Amino acid sequence: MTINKLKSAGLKITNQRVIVLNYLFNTQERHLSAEDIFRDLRLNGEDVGQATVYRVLNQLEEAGMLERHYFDGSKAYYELSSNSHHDHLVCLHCGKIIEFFDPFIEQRQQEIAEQYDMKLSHHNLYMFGYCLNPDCHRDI
Amino acid sequence: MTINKLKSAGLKITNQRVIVLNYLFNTQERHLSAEDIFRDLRLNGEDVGQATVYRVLNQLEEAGMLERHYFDGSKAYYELSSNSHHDHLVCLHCGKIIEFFDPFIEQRQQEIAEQYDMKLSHHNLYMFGYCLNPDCHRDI
DNA sequence: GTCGGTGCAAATCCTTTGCACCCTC
DNA sequence: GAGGGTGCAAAGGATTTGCACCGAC
Repeated sequence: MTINKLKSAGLKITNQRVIVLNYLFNTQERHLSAEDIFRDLRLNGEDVGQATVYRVLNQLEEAGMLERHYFDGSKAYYELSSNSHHDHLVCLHCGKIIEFFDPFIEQRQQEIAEQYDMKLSHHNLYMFGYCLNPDCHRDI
Repeated sequence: MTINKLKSAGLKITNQRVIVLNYLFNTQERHLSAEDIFRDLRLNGEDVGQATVYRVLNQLEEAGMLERHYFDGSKAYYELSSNSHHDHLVCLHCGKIIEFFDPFIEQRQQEIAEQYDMKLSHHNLYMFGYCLNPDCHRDI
């Protein structure tokens, strides 16, 4: 439950934190920008400031509850951490995001890191293309 | 040669474009931010404006001569396109960037894209960790 | 000579921060 | 009651843009 998650992260239980976290747990969209979240919360009549949304997202990310992604570099997108790591396929036309996990790729990455004497911390694999939607599935 | 590259990209030959492109061809660093490039050019006494550096980098990227990377999301880094695709290993401590290519990972990506009916355009794989430098090679 | 290229400063976008006030513990 | 949390507006960093001038073709 939201409150326990906050507690175990060592964060004070404040209305705003509960509101943001509940929203993330209940929304359909898994990948949202700070702006998306702030806008939606306001539309829902929630009483949260923009700065607070940014602050809470940073705290949840530091606490490991959220992951931050820069698909295109312009702005950050957040998703609830799942217990299983995954990578992303992004449709360049409609923006749809598919999550996938491939054990072979994961293992190769580990081997490559070892080969270069690097101790791996994390990685981001973003694949961009056009999805099966007829509007999207075309030659670039 | 720089001028021919510009011509074949359909870009007018201007001093500023030649300066930026020459700089990129001659520098040791393969991954540079717009700020890095602007600063170095000015230090070299070159007569280029900041806006022009940004514009030229965008044009060279659109022309396929440069690749833009957002390793951490804060700002863009540019590298001259090589004829061979590669991915990146980044040291979180010293910032060193290792380029690598792994045919196995490339192929798996293709297979995964097909599995999700996506027509792949490009991808970015960024691996982050700590390099073999004693200062860097530690547990996080 | 034309039309795109440039420099400067202002504008924009996303995000962070300073500060006075508020609320959790 | 203390110390962190919040909202607002202002500041910040990276990048783009408007506009008058300049230069390549």
